[in-house]
Amino acid sequence: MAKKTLSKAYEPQISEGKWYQYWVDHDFFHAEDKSDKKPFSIVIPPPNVTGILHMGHALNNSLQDITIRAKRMQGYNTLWMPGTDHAGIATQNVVEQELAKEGLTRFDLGREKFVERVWQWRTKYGGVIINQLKRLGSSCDWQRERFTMDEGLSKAVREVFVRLYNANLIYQGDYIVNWCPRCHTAISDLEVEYKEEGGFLWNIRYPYKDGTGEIVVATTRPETMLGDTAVAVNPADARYKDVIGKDVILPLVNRVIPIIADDYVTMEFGSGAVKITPSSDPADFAMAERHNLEIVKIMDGNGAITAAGGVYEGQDRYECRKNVVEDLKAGGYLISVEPYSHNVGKCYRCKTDIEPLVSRQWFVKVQPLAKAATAAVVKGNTKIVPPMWEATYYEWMNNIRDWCISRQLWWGHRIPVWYCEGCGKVIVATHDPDHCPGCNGTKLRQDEDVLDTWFSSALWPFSTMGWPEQTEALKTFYPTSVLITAFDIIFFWVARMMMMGLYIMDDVPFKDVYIHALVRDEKGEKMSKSKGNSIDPLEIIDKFGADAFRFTLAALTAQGRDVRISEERIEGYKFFVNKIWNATKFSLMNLEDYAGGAVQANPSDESLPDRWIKSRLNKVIDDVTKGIDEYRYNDAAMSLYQFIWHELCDWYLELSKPVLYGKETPEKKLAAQHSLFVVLKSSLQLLHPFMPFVTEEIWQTLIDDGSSIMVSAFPKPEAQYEDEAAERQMAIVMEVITKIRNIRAEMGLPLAKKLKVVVSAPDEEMTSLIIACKRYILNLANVEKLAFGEVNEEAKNYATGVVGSIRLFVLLEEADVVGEKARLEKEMAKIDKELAVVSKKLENPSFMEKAAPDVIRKEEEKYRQFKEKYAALEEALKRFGITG
RNA sequence: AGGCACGUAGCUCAGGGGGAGAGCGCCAUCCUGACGCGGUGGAUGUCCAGGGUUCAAAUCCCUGCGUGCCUACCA
Repeated sequence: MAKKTLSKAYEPQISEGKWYQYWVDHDFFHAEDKSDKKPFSIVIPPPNVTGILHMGHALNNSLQDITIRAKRMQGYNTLWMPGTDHAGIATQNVVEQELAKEGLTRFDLGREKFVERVWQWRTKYGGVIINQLKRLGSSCDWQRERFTMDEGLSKAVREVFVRLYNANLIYQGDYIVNWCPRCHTAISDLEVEYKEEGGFLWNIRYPYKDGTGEIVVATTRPETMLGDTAVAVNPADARYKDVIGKDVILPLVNRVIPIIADDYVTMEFGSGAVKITPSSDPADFAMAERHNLEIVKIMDGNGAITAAGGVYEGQDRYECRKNVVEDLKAGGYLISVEPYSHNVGKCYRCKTDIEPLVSRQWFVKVQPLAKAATAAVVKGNTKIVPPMWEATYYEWMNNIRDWCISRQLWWGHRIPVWYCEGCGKVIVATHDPDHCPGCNGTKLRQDEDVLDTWFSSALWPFSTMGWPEQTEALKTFYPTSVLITAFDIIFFWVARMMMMGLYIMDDVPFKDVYIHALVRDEKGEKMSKSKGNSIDPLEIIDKFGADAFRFTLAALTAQGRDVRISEERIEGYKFFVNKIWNATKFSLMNLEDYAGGAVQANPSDESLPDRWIKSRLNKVIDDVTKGIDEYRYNDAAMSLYQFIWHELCDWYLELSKPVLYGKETPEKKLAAQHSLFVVLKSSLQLLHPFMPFVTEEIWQTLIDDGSSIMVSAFPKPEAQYEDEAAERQMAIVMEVITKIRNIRAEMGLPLAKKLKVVVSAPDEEMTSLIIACKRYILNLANVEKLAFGEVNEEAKNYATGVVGSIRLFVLLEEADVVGEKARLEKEMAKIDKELAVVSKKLENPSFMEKAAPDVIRKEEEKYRQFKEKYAALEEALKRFGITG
């Protein structure tokens, strides 16, 4: 190799942009629709166009990129499909706020102009999060980037709507829905967040019409009484047996309403009687359906009282509450008020109190779809990892309610339904009709509503690939290999993609679903801007580099757990990046005269460390490959960390220094260089999915043949590297070295002092191993003389160490009887404890009878070794005139 | 109210029926020709509590306590 060097330290700011551009320029991210390679595909959970990258995105996309980069290197035709969703409410809100600054509302612009304005906003700001994903290193196929409002995806939306409608799986009707009075739209059940709030429980008397008394009801929302159309009691409630069917007079309104019986009513709560407001409460609405009750709509889209509310008309719901309470009090109807804590639904977008409201909306009938989606997971066509989330998925699928898909917004996919003004016919079509197929009239009016954003997101796995066209991409990449996402959108997205994929494509959208953790701060709290505890991923990248950041996320992601992240932790992995950098720098210095893989070293020139490190490499390749395949990213990351830092750097490089410095034969040096090169190169490749930038930077210097690490072949375990004997022998040598270092430290011998050591090995095999590895012991334990034999029984100036059946005697400057005695006794006490545990087992007849034979053998071997070690230490102690 | 998860070294967490692990921190030590963003050595644990299953439990089961999350129409 020619003389090559790396700069003093790795500089992420310089490398990251450079190599990302290089990859893009070389089209490495691009997947071919047709290829001989096996396909591997992932669709990105599309972030909102309004979004900016947060920790959750960073984790999610790091894991996807690790998987996709590994698979790409493993020779798959890999597609990572990127894009964003149009985020109906959020985006509309953003643009409305922008307009507000100009003193305008969307109504001033009108629908068409407003939508145009949103598109302008999207063009200008919609790419922000995409660019942030690039900063992370995401290797998405950007040529295929999609947006849920794209022409193609919009076509898919219409097509699906029409199909579902024709299959009677979409219907329109007047039902109670969650209404956000601020966003002015219906939202789905999932988009309501419940928060416990302190409120009051008002107890109100409703007099019987016949004047014979009264019934008491309790409510947390007194204003809704304006819309009451019944009072309900439990049919089994003896207290009210006789009043069922009686009428009461609704106070303030003076409407006559019946007392009905329904199982829904809890006898134990309050008075056991409950007021029924079908227009303002989902449960009451359901009861109204059961009992054919009148529905009096008392609230409008602004949360204000309608004309049906009589004198309260026009009042805001909370203003009205105050007035109603006062009037009830004045009329003598209010019995009591007690503080009461209850759940209040909030709009997940703007946190405004949700108002359950009866209105005309579109719904998807989900039961039939959910059935298939459940079955697919039961059958294992889609595997959820970790399996614990299956329960959550089933639970929701089994209790699913129809999905309200219409939104009273302007930004989104307009519902493909037209009404003929002539004959009133409802036309549902994929293409805008120009005349009514019923009466031929041309006065058609399209439905004003748009679809829930999640409706288009649910189609993402196939709409992004060109459906409804039967594209090559679909044939190659659907179903996708895996969906990687966080648990908080299992219901919103995963479940709905399953339903739509199965219905439309007749196949699951993904073979695996990997559910990862949520990122929290050091204290375990969910990060949020309002709490001020959020860490900006871009700041982290600027500060520590994308590689350190990605590696941290991977290393902390244990399956199913939360990830608590702190800068301290990231810094630790930045040090790891630095370690890799310096190990390479060292390697380059010692590979100057090495011809790469061109010259094969003679196996007989390989040292024990050479054989050992390659055998270890094999294990790490296996760990990393399996770790990524099984979504145990943390195991893969930790295995690499341990191997590179503690085995490669701490041991192998140290052991190889003399050979590399030319202190042995050129043949042996070549063998060491070869091992070093192979292990370093493979390590970089294994690291690449986790740390794409630094590994490319190093590759370009180390390999320097115009190739890129990101499309190099991912390492596979090599049979010829497998060497159990080398691993076993190295373990002994390493332990001998560690033991001598340990004695040095414990006996307070200065590090600079070269030691004299006598080794007593029990047999030929051990003796020759120690002889063969003598130079390693001399170097790494700083020993100047290593002799074989025994020490004199009276010699009190030796410290004794035992490694397996090998005994080590370290010559002390002068007899340190006290220090050595203490040291030996401490170690013996430790062994004694172990020995007690083992012998207790071996003396237990039940154990000997019932335990597995290999366990018994193992325990016996343990016993033998402890005993041997103990005896050796005891003997050493005897030299000091004391017996253990 | 139900469901799920978690409780392991000072901190953050892996592991998971047969010898308690990592990173950080801590203590001591070393400026050895890649790295002080480094090297070497060390200390520390009733593996939440109680019961059960088992030859063997930190690990499996039950109960309790604590923590977090999800779901839910008791007004």
